Amino acid sequence: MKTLKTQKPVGNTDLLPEQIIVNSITAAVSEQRVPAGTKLGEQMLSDLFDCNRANVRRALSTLATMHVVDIQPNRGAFIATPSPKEAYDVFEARRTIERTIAHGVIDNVCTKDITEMRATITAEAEARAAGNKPAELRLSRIFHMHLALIAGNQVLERFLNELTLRTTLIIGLYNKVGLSSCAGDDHSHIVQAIEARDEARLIWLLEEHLNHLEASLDFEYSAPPFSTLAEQLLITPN
Amino acid sequence: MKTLKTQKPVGNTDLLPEQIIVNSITAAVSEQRVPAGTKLGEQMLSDLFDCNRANVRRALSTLATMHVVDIQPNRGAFIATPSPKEAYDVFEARRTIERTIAHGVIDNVCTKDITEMRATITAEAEARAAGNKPAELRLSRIFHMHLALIAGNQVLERFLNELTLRTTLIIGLYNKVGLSSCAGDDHSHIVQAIEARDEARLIWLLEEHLNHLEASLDFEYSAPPFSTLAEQLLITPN
DNA sequence: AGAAAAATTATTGTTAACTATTATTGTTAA
DNA sequence: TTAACAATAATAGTTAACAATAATTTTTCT
Repeated sequence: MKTLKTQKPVGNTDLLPEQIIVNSITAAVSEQRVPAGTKLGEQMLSDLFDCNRANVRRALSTLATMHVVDIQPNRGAFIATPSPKEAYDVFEARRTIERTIAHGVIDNVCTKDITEMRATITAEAEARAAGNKPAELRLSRIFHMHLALIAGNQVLERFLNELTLRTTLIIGLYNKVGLSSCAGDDHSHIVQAIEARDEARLIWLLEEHLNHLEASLDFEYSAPPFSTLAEQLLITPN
Repeated sequence: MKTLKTQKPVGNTDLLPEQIIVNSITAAVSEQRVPAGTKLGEQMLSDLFDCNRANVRRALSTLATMHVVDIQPNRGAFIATPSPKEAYDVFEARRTIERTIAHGVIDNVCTKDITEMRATITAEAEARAAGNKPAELRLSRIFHMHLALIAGNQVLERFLNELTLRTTLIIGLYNKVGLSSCAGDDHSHIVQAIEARDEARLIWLLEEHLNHLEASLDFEYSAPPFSTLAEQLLITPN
């Protein structure tokens, strides 16, 4: 007589606290709400996200293996501060990976993708017009990650995810000019090349895109100011 | 009167337990001493490495973000079992990355590197002749990682480190033929191309190398047997 | 007053006990 | 005998207290 089975949902769908923390910090980094070098105290994070320190530490450990945060023994975790050499390596890795992604995009792109990318570009332009830098940065990153999604290689997608985050940190550190995201209609040109199935041009556009970004860096320039961390993290428009 | 300062070494040089565990498991995976799907119990690991479970969990978390280990909530950690799709993605990513590494190798290689690579190849041949499969696998992986080291891009080096580990898992899963590492004198040809500074040929050789490996996979074939885990892990010839 | 030293505070690292979930074993009924 | 159920054991997940280290403040001495 199977009367009272507690009927509890077997698959726990809501995110684990660790994932929430990782997402919040990566979102904050990707929108430059939190600058390189920021201290990420464990107590502070466990208060902020209302969980115990074990979850916080797992999240920080995950971010550390992504090289987005830097854990110093007995000192704590800090948002990573990429060196010029690291910056160079990151850009070279991006050029490498986005080339293959471009190939995959040409193979797999469908009309729905193009529609969505255009929507992203429009939103990005609006954000730029409104002077909403975080939104602009977020949308720019979404655009690039969308390419990886279309290409369908989950390994390269994950690598690019890490690299775009680190790129944002690098730009925040070494780009004194406000130009933190990409030039105005670069993304439009990219979509045009995709629509024309012009792989060579797509590869060239992506490479130029990255070259321009890299050329705009100034390694003499030092890191910008701070504000309070709780603020930066809790503005979560994802 | 600064008489009795306890004179304790300031820089703790010996590895953290977490690092020891990660190294042991990656070494075991890279030598196919531990097959895909193996359960990695926390209690077992903390007994084996004589540390508390917190360190074990950090290590497993690190390995999970590398996709070498698969953590299933409330069930535990297991050596990853790459799917055919994952295998495809890993090989494509390797072709992508090793192409750029090849370029960097041509730029940066010095005579000492070539001497060392030849030594590795010799040792590899000896291991093969002696039927020492783990040593052969380890040396083959060292050869490929040496290329990344020469190229000097630490981002790509880290990516390749992960990808070679996953490649070993894939081969262990889907390659019924004993041929688990690379064909006999592939590595010799590679060194010859490097010595000749022939970048095009080097790229071609590396790509063929990976293509052959990938072509030898049989996704109908299922995973091989087991032995006791403690044994597999404690044979640490690094 | 300024600098060094000492004491205090805060933060990270470790440990162990406790809870919840899953796996296993044993039992019972068809 | 087998299949479902129940009881037990094992294991992962959580929590809080404690220890060790680093940062800060206060005190003391020149």
